[in-house]
Amino acid sequence: MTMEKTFAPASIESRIRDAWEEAQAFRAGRPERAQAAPYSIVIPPPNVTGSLHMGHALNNTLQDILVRYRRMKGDDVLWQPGTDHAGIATQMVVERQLMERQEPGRRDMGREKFVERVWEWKAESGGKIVEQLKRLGASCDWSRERFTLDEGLSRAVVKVFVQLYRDGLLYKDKRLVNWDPVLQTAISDLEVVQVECRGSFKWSRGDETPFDAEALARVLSKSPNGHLYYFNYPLEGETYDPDNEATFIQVATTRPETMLGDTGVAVHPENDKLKHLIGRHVILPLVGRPIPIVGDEYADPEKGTGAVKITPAHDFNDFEVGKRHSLERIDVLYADARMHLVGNLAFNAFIDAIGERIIDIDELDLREPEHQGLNSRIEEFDGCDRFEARARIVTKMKEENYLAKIEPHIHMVPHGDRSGAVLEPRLTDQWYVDAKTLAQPALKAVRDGRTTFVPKNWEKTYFEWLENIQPWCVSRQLWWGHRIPAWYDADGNVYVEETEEAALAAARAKLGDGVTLTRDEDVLDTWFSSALWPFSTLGWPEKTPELARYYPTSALVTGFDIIFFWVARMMMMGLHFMGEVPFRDVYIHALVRDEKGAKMSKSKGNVVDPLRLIDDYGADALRFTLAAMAAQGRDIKLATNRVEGYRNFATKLWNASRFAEINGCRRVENYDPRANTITLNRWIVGEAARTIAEVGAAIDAYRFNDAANATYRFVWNIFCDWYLELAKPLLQGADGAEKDETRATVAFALDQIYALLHPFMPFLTEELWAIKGAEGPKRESLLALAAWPSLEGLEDGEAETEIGWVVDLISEVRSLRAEMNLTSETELLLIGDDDARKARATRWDETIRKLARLSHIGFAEAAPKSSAQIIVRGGVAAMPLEGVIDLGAERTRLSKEIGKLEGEFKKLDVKLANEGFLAKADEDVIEEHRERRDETAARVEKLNAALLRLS
RNA sequence: GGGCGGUUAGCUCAGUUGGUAGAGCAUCUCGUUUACACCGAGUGGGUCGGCGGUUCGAGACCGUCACCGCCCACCA
Repeated sequence: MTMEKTFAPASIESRIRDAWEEAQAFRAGRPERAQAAPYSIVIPPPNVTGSLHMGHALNNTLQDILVRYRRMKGDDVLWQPGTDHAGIATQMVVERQLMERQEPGRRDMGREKFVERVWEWKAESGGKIVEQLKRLGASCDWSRERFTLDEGLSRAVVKVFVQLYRDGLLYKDKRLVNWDPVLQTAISDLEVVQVECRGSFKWSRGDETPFDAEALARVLSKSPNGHLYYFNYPLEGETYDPDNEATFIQVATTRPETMLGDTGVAVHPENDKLKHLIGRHVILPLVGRPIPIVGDEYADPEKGTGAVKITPAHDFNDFEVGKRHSLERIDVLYADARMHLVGNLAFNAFIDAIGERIIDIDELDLREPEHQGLNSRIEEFDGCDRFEARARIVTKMKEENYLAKIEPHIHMVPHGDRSGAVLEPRLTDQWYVDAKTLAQPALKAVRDGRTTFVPKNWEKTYFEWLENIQPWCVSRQLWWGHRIPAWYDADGNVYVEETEEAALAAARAKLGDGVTLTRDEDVLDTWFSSALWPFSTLGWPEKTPELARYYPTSALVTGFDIIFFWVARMMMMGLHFMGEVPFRDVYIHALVRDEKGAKMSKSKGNVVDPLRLIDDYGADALRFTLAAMAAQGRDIKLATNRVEGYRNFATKLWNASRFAEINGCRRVENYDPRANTITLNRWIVGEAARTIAEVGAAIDAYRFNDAANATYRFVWNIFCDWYLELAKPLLQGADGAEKDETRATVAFALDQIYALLHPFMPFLTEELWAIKGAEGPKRESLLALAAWPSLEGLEDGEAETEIGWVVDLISEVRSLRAEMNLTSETELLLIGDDDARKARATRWDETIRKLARLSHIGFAEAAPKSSAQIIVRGGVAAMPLEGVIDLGAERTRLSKEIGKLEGEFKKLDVKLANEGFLAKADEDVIEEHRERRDETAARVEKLNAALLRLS
């Protein structure tokens, strides 16, 4: 079999993938590993309808490195794959599709039909991401693939919901939630992003400039923007006069449209300027209702005007203030972000009449004449968009003389992370998980070290969040997801059961046979099912053997952006339902950014497609790049020239393998590296031993970049650059025992390299493993299942002394030649060497001459006049230059080097004269300094001697 | 407002208990000696963001300032 001249990843990758699949190489619980230690990782499930992006590529490359490494170490490995139904994201995609194809929308279609439609979409595109992961080389046990909406996982979700409900850790509550008016659903705190907004409109009552209502409307139609609006609220019992401060109280707000729902004004109880007003009322402009001025510490005298309007139904803080003072809660906004006011009965509002008792406003008859009177004044706003309403209300306030000024104002406005819409705090019934209670064991587990974060500093972030955790809103007004297992009877009693039958039975037991139930319309937050992933994928609630064997999992590999969304919640659920942490280690990796460090995003157009890189450079090159750049705690700025560089690395190894083939370096049955007699061969085995230990230790410590770089260095800078070059004379020389040993060693070293590199470059190495397996002893398995190399105890100091000298000598001569601009072959004399050194030089004569381009290597007691001298590992070598080169250049070179060394010497000498250093530094450190100083001195001396001989 | 991270060669970044500042890419010079031009050999280039402190010794530890990035937060 002759190898192609260059390595073409595209032509082998799919073939290798098939080979792995056919051998079921990634199956967990292989019979021959029944006694082996289990090692398990659950994949962060990608969105089932998603596509592989650079973050996935990094995340899964790192997991694959761990998993392949452990598999080679002999562990019984499970890498559990699967996908997530991704409620909101997937539903949005399908809805957009319907719109693009001008088909009926979701609501017209109806729930059943729509959900069916999403399943169709899932069937159509659901296999894509898995296929892409396979292209990357992910060695998951694909036979165990799971989906969060699978029957089994859905059963786990229902079971957990019911159990939490019974444990009192999950409940329904009516409170303010973050409402996404575009998606028409509640979302959790985590799905809220704060966006800085600034406005540009400026007006003041005292100004000359007239109020331009159209300009304001124009500015406000372009969200986002931020202004502070100052309103005068007239005091009850006074005749309002905007020029007389005693007749009103001024408030500032960023959300003027909510003023219709104001039910109070708060001032700080110790605000000397305003506290005398506490207890009085203001007449709410436009609406005309009297509302109280209350004293509350929330009103910061330093902020705004010191008086703050209170809209309990539209602001989280105001909600709390309203509760403290029993203020009404009037909701003026409708779910679709259109204004609906008190006059319209189709709204969602209620009044907290006395203390805790909540009365639904529907119970009040707002058609009473008094209400009608109020409403008629403001119903002109009914049904208009909230931002339009903002402009119109401000304008109206101006017309009625209540507007004092408008200032541009920078502030943070909450937006939905998915829809990008400005959120509305809204009063609704939702299901909440008591996260605070569940968080306590999750905190303790990390504090106790049962789960460890790598890098450690993420633990602080984790603690910070869990310590301040709020109830987790888990219900979503969506259709794609796990429907909440709660049923209601006609009286509104709730039955939380695993099945409808059970709910019905419970209802009948309570109310008799005639009862009918309706199921809760909502589905659960996607992250609810994700939180169960480490045990639901293993078969829970059944007591499966997999659950017993692979839980807790060994490691979790994920990005820092989902520590809260996912990691913390898995910890909570895992500890509550399994009584044990879901994973031992959590490796947190960074973000992949573009070359300039910007976050990759579709809108910026700077997204690098990993599949494109795989097409262009091969999966191995991409994987190696990501691993080599994955230093802990650092974002990865991905430059394609790095990928190119590592593609070259793959080609380099390919060609080294080809060189071996050409030179007949076949693997030999029962080859024993310990039996090597040739120094060079002992040397490369020793270097391999060192590298293997280094790489293993680095992977164990999740130091992927160290592992990758150590491998790279060994393959290219040691094996290719030196070992193969030094071995050439042997390989291309006469047949015999030496040649045989060298050939066998080359083959052996290559096998070590393939194994060492396999976790990083699985395709290339598997292919080379197969090619090399075609001759010589039969391979026992695919490389993926082969043993991780171990050459413990084979480091060879003696060999290093000899080969290291050869390497240094050649390097020094080359350097000297380049500097002297010597193109022709020259002679080299080794000065004053003993017999052993001479013998060594003789042994390597041919090689050194060839690699350093020397015509002859001789020996002399002293360097001849007019020669350049170099110092190699304490010995001196001289290159006669008489008539060859301008001696001035050599003088300059020597002087420069002497200068450098003298500086170094001086520094060391001063340090060694320092009493403190001698007294306090470690003995071996001092010794090392002494050696270095003496060595430097010797070099200086020799170079000075050389300089003298030149003159 | 709180927290975290960053600032090291032209660029992108390593630098694990403090003890001789490194790599890749790019630059420049030389080289087609049959594994590889996706190559080989060599070269230049850094007061490790500023200041102060601890120490015999600081890129690393402490304090402080500056700039950059991210996360969290209810501030009218």
